[in-house]
Amino acid sequence: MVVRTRIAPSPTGQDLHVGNIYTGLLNYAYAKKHNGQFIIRVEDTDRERYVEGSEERILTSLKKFGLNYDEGPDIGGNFAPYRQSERLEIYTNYAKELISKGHAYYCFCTKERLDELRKKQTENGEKTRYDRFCLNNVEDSDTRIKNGEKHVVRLKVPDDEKIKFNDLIRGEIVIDSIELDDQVLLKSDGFPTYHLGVVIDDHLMEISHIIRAEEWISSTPKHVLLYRYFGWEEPVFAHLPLLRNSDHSKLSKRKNPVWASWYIENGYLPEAMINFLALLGWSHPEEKEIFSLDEFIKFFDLKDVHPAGPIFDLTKLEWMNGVYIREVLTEDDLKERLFIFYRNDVKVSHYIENSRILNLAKTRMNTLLEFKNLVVKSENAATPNEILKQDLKIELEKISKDEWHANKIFSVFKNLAEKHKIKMPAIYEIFTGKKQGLPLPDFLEAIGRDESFNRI
RNA sequence: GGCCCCAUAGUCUAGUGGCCUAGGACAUCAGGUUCUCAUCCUGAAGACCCGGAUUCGAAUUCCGGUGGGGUCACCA
Repeated sequence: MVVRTRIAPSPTGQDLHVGNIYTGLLNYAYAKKHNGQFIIRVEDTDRERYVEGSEERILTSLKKFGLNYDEGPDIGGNFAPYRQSERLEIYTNYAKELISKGHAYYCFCTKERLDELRKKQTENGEKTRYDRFCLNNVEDSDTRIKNGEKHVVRLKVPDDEKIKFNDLIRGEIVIDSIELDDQVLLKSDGFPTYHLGVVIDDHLMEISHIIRAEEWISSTPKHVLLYRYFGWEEPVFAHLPLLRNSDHSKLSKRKNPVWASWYIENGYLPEAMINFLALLGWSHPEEKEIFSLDEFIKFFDLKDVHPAGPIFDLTKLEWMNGVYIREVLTEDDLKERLFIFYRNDVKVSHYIENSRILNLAKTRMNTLLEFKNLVVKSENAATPNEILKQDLKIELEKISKDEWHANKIFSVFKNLAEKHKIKMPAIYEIFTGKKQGLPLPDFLEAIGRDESFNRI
């Protein structure tokens, strides 16, 4: 069997969501492991929440994180179009097929009636669900539609049937159809709901494995029903654990940075992020913590995914990002990343070229963002001790340009510290505006005599 | 609340009946290296949700609780 996986983001947020990176990563890895294809389909069926530019940012971020897709809205593919808003006719036709088979029906109920119904059911302590008014009472639907009356198409869910499906991660899941409402499939604006769109497109695009988040488990029976009514073969389902906030609730932007761009802007490396995410719900057979995407693909299997929802905790990501900066990336790589990161910051760029500084800095930064703080003098420095400062100048001036070496500089500092009965950090502050940072004599040697004096 | 999913340290996890006096990593703490801060090295502390059952033996199987999460839209 050809393995084809997909993620189906909605352009309703400002960027790619970390949850999508996570799901995307596992979909990508699974497809690649089996020499299959990984596809992006944009599910832009909610025009109320549609965010302009979102799709473009999502696609860009996906590439930044190395999740290169084989088919998608911007690159096309054999199953185009990959944007649901461009496939409306397909959904309408299939909805009609369902109606003619008696598995779906038109509904003309207004939002007001539905709200009223729901309110009443809640008051009576009943399950809130559609009462099938239109199924039972409407006979002239064709003429009403011809007259331009607003309508939706609803799925006719069996009254009482245990619907089963197998989940690769969780085993068999059984849900009784009485738990299911007569789901709207086609909205009154002609757009499909998620449930209709996803089933039709996954089938038409020959998706073999549906790997998505756990939150979809309870609606999977609806999808199973649709596959059955269309007479299509079911794909393999695998529901991934949901990433959580530290209070264990579903990961949200209120409690965590969730946008891909945030991580890039804060100096996290995509490969570190990928490595970190890979370790959520899965572990390397040799208990390795640091490994590449290729290695992940080699060892990954959906069956090994731990079903419990992990807390998305930046602490470990920060450490891991530091490991990538100081151990995984080559010096040239790191330089390049820093140049890109600081491309608009002239104050920083010349420090990046200085290999000595770079090597001093990389042991004390976990993110690219921290580099600047290490090399650029802090603006809000405390007012230095003037006497010490003058003394420092006098002593340093005795060192010629040719002799400007760390050991010379250090001995000046040492003598000065003894004379003034102070500790190193006090001298530190004069040059950097901070009490701690890069080893000062080495740093001063690296930036040179002239700049060292400029900093005093 | 109904239904569904889940349950090893603060966090990510290993563990599929005896190798577990439960292993690794992050974080924490202590010590060492050191011109600050780090890096690095060494060490410490810290967990099988509870109760039954099965078994010679259970973190591991079963049942019941409890706890957490998800879902119940013309949102995905």
